[in-house]
Amino acid sequence: ENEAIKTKTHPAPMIDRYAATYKRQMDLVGISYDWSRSFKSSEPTFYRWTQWIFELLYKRGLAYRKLAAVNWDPVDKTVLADEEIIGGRAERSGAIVEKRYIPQWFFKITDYAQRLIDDLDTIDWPEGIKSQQRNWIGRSDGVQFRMKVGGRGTSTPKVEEDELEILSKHELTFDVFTTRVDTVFGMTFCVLAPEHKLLGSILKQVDEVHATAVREYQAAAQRMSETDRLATTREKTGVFTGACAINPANGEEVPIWVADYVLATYGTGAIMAVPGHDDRDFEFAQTFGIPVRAVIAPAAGVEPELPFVAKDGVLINSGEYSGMSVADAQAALGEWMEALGLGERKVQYKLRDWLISRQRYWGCPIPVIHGADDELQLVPENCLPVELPEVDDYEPGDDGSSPLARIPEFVNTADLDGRLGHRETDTMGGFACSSWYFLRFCDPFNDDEAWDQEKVAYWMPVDCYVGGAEHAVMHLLYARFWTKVLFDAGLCPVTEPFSRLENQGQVLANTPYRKPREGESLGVGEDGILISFKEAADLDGADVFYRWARMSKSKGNVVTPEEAVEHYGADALRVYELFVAPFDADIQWSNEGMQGAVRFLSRIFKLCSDVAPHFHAEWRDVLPFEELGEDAASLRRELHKAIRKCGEDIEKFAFNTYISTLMKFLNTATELQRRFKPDDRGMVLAYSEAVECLILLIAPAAPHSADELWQRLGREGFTFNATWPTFDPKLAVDLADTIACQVNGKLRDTIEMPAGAGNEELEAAAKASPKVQAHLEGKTIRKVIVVPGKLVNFVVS
RNA sequence: GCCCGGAUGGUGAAAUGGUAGACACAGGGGACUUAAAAUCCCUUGCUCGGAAGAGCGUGUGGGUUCGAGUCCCACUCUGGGCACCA
Repeated sequence: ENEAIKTKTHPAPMIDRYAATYKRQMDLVGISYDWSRSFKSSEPTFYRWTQWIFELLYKRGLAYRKLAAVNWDPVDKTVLADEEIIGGRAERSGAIVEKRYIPQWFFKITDYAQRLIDDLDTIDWPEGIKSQQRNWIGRSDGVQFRMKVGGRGTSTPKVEEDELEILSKHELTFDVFTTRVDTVFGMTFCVLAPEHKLLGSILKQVDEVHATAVREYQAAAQRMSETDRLATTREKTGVFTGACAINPANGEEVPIWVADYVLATYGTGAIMAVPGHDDRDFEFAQTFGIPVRAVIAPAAGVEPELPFVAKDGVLINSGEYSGMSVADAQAALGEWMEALGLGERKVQYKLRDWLISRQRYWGCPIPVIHGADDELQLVPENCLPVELPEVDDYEPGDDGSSPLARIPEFVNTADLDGRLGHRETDTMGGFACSSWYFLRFCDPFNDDEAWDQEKVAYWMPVDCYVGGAEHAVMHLLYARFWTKVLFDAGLCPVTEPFSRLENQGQVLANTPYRKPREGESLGVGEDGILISFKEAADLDGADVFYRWARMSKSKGNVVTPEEAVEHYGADALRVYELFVAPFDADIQWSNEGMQGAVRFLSRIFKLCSDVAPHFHAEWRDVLPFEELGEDAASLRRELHKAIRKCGEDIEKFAFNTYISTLMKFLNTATELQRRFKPDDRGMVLAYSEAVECLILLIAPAAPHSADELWQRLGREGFTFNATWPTFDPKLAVDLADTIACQVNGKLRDTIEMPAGAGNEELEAAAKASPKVQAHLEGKTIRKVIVVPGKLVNFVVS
């Protein structure tokens, strides 16, 4: 979209261009995608069904419109993402960013919060990703209770009594949510978020000095990002409203403050502040001279050091609750508040509803008509898709509306009653399309329905989903949410879309920067200026430094698959990428490493070429081999161990050790090859087996090479149609174990013992070692630890 | 700031609580060659030592254990995410 705006060209041809490049590159390295199922999510044949799912959500009460803030750049006249704002200013235009409230569409993902947490236990995903989702959803159990505004302020030393007004004319109340209701007797103030709805009413009832201060504070808070507001390192800011509220637990009056560390979007947008037992409240109280009161102690009779935030303790200074444990008091106070109708126990989630509206051109139109009486109407299913019209330019309107709003032919339409209505002009963010595309892959060209249920039942769930960890909490959560909704609607047989998840790393390239010259300014968070490799070569080395960075066109550090394949070959590129680092780690691109992969493949070619003239095609029929010499026998053992390890490693995505296993086997095979004699029947058979299996084992990594070698052995067809080798468990073991002999945990010797030797045998053999003896001399053996097949450790003193 | 990862030789890395550095890359030495490339062989964590050997060593500081790269606590640095990049 940004490129479309900049170059004033339609996004669709760009999509085709980029897609063609991806496809060409994947084909080039021999990746076996089933391209026959590919489709474009930007085509009406696809997004028609995205709209259909939107309507499903709407009918199920899971799509709604409400006023929500956007970041507004008054100079560029556009809506900004949080990341495009730095220090309250627009990254591009430098304008001070304003908050604007416009009606926007949301999906009610919060209705599914608990299920999204619970079902994480049923899927095979990296633990880190699961933790991120749990924390993002952020369940907390607590109590929500009502605070009455009123009374005279008595507990705020900075305010003169005559500045306060009595606020009991109309009863104003607000709710607070807390996970620590046990500390309620320690409340010495409360805080409303600057955006809190009640502030307008409160300000009407306080004097002008306080009201003005609050309004100024609200304006300042508008300009800050959420991340900045929550930074605990920042000095706490806030203003006293001039009003007080009543603590329902003890009837005390506490001052109401406004501070930006309380967010309108979480909980109720208001908190009870207990500085004695919360770090942020404590810091705030210190800054503004608010009293701090201890109500929890680590144990009865022990004075707590404030702030004391631990949850194991007992209540003090808490009326009839004093002496109770934190857990008991939480239950008792919750019950008491519920009984009196003051509040209720509640589960609160940090997760917010999913804002789907974009005031953008390049997205799936939201299939809604605003009727003549301004009521919301879904576009009837048989009128879908609402197609994206052609526009002249892709910039948003001056008022922040989508470019679609400028097209009367699109906007003006008959509503369901045949009167003049207008279409919704927001589009859906791209996460909508990616939340169900995996279902469409099951049945990509169905014109009658989004998918055929039988086909979805056949394919789903996705057995293994591979993607970057950066999708941990957004895409992966949205996709799970939609799958559950579709399951509830009886349209999808599974509740989780992706049974197993694997994260892949990225390829980083060494990228030159130079130090800034005097007076030169740098971007935020940067410490150097990106330069070209040519410039780096020309410059004095002292000014230049290199850094591993993601490959990107703008950095000029891209190594394309075309270049790599041109220089080293597709198989070498594949082997290198698999071998160089674990699958989920980032790769630092190196030409030397590529050379190593080339060498490895060449050595496989050499071994296979050497063996080919003697190749015994029917080696399998001669099994079990008789008359095996020692070399042939150990070759077979190494082979069968390698077959086992390769299979295990591929299963668990440990591709780097899969390749190294084959390298190791190749080393063994070439070493033993020195003693290869064509008339040694055992060796001929063992090498025939070894070479044929090696080709099949390397085939997933280097399919082009494997297929060629396969044919040189006289085998038919392609390796991907051949059967993966199986290992003989009796062969895939060592005859002898190397036993580590330790004295007090320090390695003193290693001894070879036949596999399966008993504990006494191992201990005796270890004790017999002269090197061990030297360290046992004059000492008393206190304990002997024997780990069969591994080690013997003498604990002496 | 908050949430989730990561840190091991000159480099990329390996290691169900049990011989740290597998497998590679780079380096050093050698063979082959008129020469170079390629290939092959030997060697390579650090310190002391001629060697045998000894000591040290997995970001830092503590702890658990017969034994810790691995588990626990506290930190440092670094990557990802933080809801309109997708």
